Amino acid sequence: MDQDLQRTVNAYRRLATMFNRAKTHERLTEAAGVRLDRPDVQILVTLLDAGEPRRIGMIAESLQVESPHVTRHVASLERRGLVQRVRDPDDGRAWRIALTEEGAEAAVSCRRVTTEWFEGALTGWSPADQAELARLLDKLAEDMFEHLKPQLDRTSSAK
Amino acid sequence: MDQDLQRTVNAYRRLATMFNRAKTHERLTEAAGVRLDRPDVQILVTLLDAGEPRRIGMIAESLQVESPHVTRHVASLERRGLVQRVRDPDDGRAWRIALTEEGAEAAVSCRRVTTEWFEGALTGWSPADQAELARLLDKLAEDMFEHLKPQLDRTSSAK
DNA sequence: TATTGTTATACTCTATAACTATA
DNA sequence: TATAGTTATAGAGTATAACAATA
Repeated sequence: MDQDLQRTVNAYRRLATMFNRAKTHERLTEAAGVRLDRPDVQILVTLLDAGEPRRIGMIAESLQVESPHVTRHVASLERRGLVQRVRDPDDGRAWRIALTEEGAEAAVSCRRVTTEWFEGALTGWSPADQAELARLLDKLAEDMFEHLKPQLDRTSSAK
Repeated sequence: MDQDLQRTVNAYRRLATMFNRAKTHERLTEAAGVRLDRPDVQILVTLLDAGEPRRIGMIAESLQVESPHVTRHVASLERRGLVQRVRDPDDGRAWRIALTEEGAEAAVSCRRVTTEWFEGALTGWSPADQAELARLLDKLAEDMFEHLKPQLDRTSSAK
């Protein structure tokens, strides 16, 4: 069959297996010096990447989970002072979730640890290969999203 | 900072988010024509990739989960006739888990769907880029494993 | 005594359904 | 009436602890 294709799929699977481990998440939070569960980290990093306050629904869409899940974790993060909620001035039903200073610090730490893991793995790679990886993985994510999109839409609209 | 590095990390995160969705798994099993939960699929495909019967412990290690988890799912797969257990001739404590014909068919279907998704996303890519992606992703998986390994060992031995 | 696996249990993650409030 | 979010509940996924059996 297609050798390259099979190699790509297998490589992806191996990466996913490594990163999905509970132990890996423990390692991440330990290195980052935070006590956060996985959804907490995802939410904080999403807000950090966005660079501005986000609504619950937008966060859920980014993470591709249902909104009650986000509601619960945001409530917990709020109690711990890592995010704060502000009424959306344009829509009284909606809130914006904003990182507090402490929340932003935690998010930065977590994001940095992940980045450092990749950096560590890529040590010794030629700059050309590093650039190629970035280009191709970015393209793959983009094209995979487009390819899977019709399916995603179909399941959503089937609700 | 390092533009390429950040792009790589973000692209990986987007891919992981897509594939971790429950809906994506539903789509996979529907397309494959099987009724299997996620761990079931992982176990069957692992056995298929291995090409020969495997012990519970080896499966757990491949998937990087704890063995009771594998025990439970293998028991269920066995009841459904997708795998069968054979005493390991070399070690009376151990079993080998083998795919039945039906189990192998299910595994092939599931693996094919995933492969087709990648194939679909890569449609329109030049053969050179496809080969480069395979080479670089494979190398990334390998190097990431080596990089994270000391940490993995540390947590394992800390048991 | 060390290793392989199982049973029992509990926790984490996430979905669905029913509801509230604002538009 | 449609939309944004919450509350309540349940189910999947996986870990830990205690145990059994064989080496």
